[in-house]
Amino acid sequence: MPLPPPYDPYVRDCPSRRLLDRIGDRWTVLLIAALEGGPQRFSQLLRTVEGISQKMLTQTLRSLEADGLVHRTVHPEIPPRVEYELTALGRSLLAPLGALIDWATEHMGEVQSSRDAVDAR
Amino acid sequence: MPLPPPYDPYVRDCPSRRLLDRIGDRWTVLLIAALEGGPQRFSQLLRTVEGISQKMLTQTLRSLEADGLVHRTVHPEIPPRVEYELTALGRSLLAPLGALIDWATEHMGEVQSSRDAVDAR
DNA sequence: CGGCATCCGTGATGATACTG
DNA sequence: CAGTATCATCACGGATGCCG
Repeated sequence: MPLPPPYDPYVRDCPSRRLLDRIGDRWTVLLIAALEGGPQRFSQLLRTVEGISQKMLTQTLRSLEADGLVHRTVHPEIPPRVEYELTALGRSLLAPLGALIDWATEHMGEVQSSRDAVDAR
Repeated sequence: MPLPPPYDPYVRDCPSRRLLDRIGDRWTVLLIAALEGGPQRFSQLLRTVEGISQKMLTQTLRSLEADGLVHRTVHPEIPPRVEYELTALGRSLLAPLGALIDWATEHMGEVQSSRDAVDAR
């Protein structure tokens, strides 16, 4: 008697569900994109990622670090310097994320039009 | 004097940011995945998408409808029958979403391991 | 410079009950 | 069957102040 496949995409606890729990917040994806070009310092990221607060930057970076997507390097200098860069795992996420970004760039206009038409009523 | 490109991925209001605002919630992606196979009735979706409440199902479907990603068909019968299916636009989102789901299926184990190692401390 | 601690408002989500 | 309405909760994220 066949059991349902363990990771049907629409089931609560599948990997894709968990991934979206992680990257679905306000800043994670923006941060990954900002790190695409190479290592960045904390203060650089604070300026680059428009609108993020210090608190959320710290929190999001810690979370990405815990997930193994970002590596944190502390340079024991004065003043302190801390650099963040994507790990190999983090970089491997850039491709599928890019596919999504491309879709958004191409189609969000249609989505917006549809939404505007509804709002007009 | 060159202005910054209007849609740098890490900027607050780029299309990809807005897309993630939409699909980043708890249910949207699961619902799109559940609709991949074809039209589904409300009560079917309620059973298929494990753990979703009636309220969130309604709300998420309405939102997807407003975005032009899902079409809603009411069959004037008794008892009432309502079917939901992906629009062409909605189906076009399946590919990039699939890429993300594939990444998750392949790599969420590593992410989980990394996270477990951190939690252990 | 690169954080952490605290307080707090708001929106997203869930549970429950009712309806055409 | 396919919703709507109401209430309760809780995590997300912003603001502010302090520290090594």
